[in-house]
Amino acid sequence: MPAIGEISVRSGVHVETIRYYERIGLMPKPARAANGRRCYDAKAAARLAFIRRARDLGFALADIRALLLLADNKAACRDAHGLATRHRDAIRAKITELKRLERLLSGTTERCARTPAAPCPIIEALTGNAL
Amino acid sequence: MPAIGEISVRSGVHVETIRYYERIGLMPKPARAANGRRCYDAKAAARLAFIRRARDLGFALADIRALLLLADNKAACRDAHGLATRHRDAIRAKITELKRLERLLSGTTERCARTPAAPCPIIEALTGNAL
DNA sequence: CGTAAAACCTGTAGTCGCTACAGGAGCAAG
DNA sequence: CTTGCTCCTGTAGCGACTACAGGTTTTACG
Repeated sequence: MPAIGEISVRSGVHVETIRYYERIGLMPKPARAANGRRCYDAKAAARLAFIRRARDLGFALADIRALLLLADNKAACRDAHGLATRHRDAIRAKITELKRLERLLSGTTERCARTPAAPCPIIEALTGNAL
Repeated sequence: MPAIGEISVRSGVHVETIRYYERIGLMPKPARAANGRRCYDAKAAARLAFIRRARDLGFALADIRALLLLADNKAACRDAHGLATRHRDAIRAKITELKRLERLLSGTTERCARTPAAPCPIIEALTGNAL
């Protein structure tokens, strides 16, 4: 039965994070060896891998909790689809917002590169003198 | 002398947030009226507006602290430029990462829409059966 | 066999940028 | 006079970890 360090390496989730997931009830309390150390079975390892993949996709832990419930449930595809779609839309919105920021920042830093002696255009922009 | 509510409305920064900025030393401690209420002068209002604009551009408070120091300092343009450029690059990296996520999520949700009866492709993808 | 490093344990506090509350005081308008 | 607004202080909560402190046990090496 693998210890916490082994499933940490296998899943790519830090040991402390696994313990954190247990504390908040996202991972079940594992069996313990005689010496008190955590022993994980295949089911727990699979659950952790699932969480890891969902985190990589940017799902919040609350969403992952819901997805894990759906995973045991047949015919929950509609719910999963809704969750994933909402998440995708949130990502799209964030991309749009960041692109806007990037444009603004690029404009300012570029002006700055062109006029190296004048009053700093970045500071000026933030001061509101010429936004 | 404007009270906290007024500069809150004028700057678009919540009252609690202004007090929070004061607590962490980002805003100076303002003068107080006889009744103990905060009174802000034009300089404080300008500083708050500066912070607000920098926050809108996604700068972290630590960066804003640095920018505010630079704002008083002539010939700090190079420093400001470096800070802004690093921030812009971080935003670009985040956009790239989010686009990758968006592609992955779009693929999965699309498969899900096409096969409404089969085992949910979203759950399958996260389970690792067919990533 | 001794010892030192590595892995494990629990529990708590810190990160960031707020936000929300508890519990109160003061002030203006109807 | 009472209602409702703004203001005050102080503290706790969010999300998702991360980093200790202070301990035990296991493993590896000489």
